[in-house]
Amino acid sequence: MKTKIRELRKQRKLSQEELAEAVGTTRQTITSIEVGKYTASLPLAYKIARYFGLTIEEVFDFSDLEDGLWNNSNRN
Amino acid sequence: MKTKIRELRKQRKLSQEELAEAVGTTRQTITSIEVGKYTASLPLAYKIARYFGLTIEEVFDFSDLEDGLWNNSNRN
DNA sequence: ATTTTTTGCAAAGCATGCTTGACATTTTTT
DNA sequence: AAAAAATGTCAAGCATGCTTTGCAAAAAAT
Repeated sequence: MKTKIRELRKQRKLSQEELAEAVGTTRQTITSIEVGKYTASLPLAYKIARYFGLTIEEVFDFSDLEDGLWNNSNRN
Repeated sequence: MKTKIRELRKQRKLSQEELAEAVGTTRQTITSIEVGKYTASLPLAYKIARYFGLTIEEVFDFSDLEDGLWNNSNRN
């Protein structure tokens, strides 16, 4: 999952540590998410987005999962 | 975590099973999320929201985690 | 150039999300 | 009323998210 976290963080000149504290998590968690090691949970994604004054969709890039969802083969 | 999933699902007269298939998960997962047994992952939350043509923030209610985030004590 | 801060990474362990299968109860259909 | 479909739940097990400690390398500050 791609994110704009690093970009937003640098714009505001925050360290990973500062962001982590602000959203109630650890530095390693922020690193892992920025680096794509794993995907944030919904609550954490929300806190991060909200911290930057943005929506989840504005911070996280979901283009990797938009497949096969909209081919209409599952509609009634 | 509260959600509007059941509400949206019933509006469109879908069963849990149908929604589950549409978003690539199982009936039990939908039940558990609707009933509040646990919180959806970010990817699943996205797929569900997108299925209904809404944003994550429109489907999931985060009012339970907006605490202590905006008291300015963590700003530079 | 040396020191300090920031970042990447790894392993162990715990917490949470999800699947599968199965059964009981409720709701809808006939 | 009887049959069928939909929902809630439980347990076991696997997958993923997160924390903690600790170390190494890169970047920023002095």
